[in-house]
Amino acid sequence: MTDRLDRVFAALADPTRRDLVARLADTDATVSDLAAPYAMSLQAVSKHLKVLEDAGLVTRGRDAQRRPVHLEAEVFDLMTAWIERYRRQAEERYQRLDAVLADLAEPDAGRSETTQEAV
Amino acid sequence: MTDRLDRVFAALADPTRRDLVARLADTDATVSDLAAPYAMSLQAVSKHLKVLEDAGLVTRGRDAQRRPVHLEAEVFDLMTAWIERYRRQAEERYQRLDAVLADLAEPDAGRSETTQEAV
DNA sequence: TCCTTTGTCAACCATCTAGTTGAATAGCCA
DNA sequence: TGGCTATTCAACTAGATGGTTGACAAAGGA
Repeated sequence: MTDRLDRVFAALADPTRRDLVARLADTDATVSDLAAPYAMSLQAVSKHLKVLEDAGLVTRGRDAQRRPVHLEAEVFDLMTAWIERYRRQAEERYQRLDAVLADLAEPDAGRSETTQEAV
Repeated sequence: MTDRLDRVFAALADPTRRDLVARLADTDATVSDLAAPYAMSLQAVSKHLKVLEDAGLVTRGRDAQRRPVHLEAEVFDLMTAWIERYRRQAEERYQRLDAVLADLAEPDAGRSETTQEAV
């Protein structure tokens, strides 16, 4: 049942993988190119790329023995949509709370209909 | 060295924790309130809340024996900033690529200075 | 004072994760 | 053909994670 968002968030929870994504935002690259800067084996980087691929953040082409890695930036939208939804909801709540507090400040100044609980 | 973004992304990689955040966007709640809908122990939910707290996504108050949990929506900005930065960078790259391709379509129509590699 | 409610802490367990090394595969180059 | 390059696969390990149960702590209500 491990859903798409699970994998996307989990993929980006690792600093090496975030760095890979950051570098791939600039340009496509091969596995060995990507692995070069890190103090870890090529195989470890290959695994990280697999995680990114399973999350749909990255696709791989084929150029002879090389497997150029390409960032699929649209997947970011999935996360942004999730985050923004709840951020907006939380913000609306604060606005509602502000309204209630303003209401309390000037008592029965206009017979407000707000019967929502304050928090 | 496990940095702030690590914890925020990791916290949201779990569906139970995303659900907790979703519910807290609407209203503050106690641990037992939050735990009620899930087929798991109160202790497990308490642990999930600790993960959210360590990531800074949530704070806890004190009301007698109760520990009301409150969503700190600003932390979302951290993630959104990261995501948007690389999404934008990737989009700019595509635009650059589009320009290069357009350039190729109408050859030497203006002695373009672009010496950047295509991808 | 004792009991109940609310929550955390501790120990334990199974599974996942991030890394390792070594061997295998796949495609160029001579 | 043989060898070099690029990459993946397989087996292993240490440590993190997500869950369990049982015991404890803190505060309110009888």
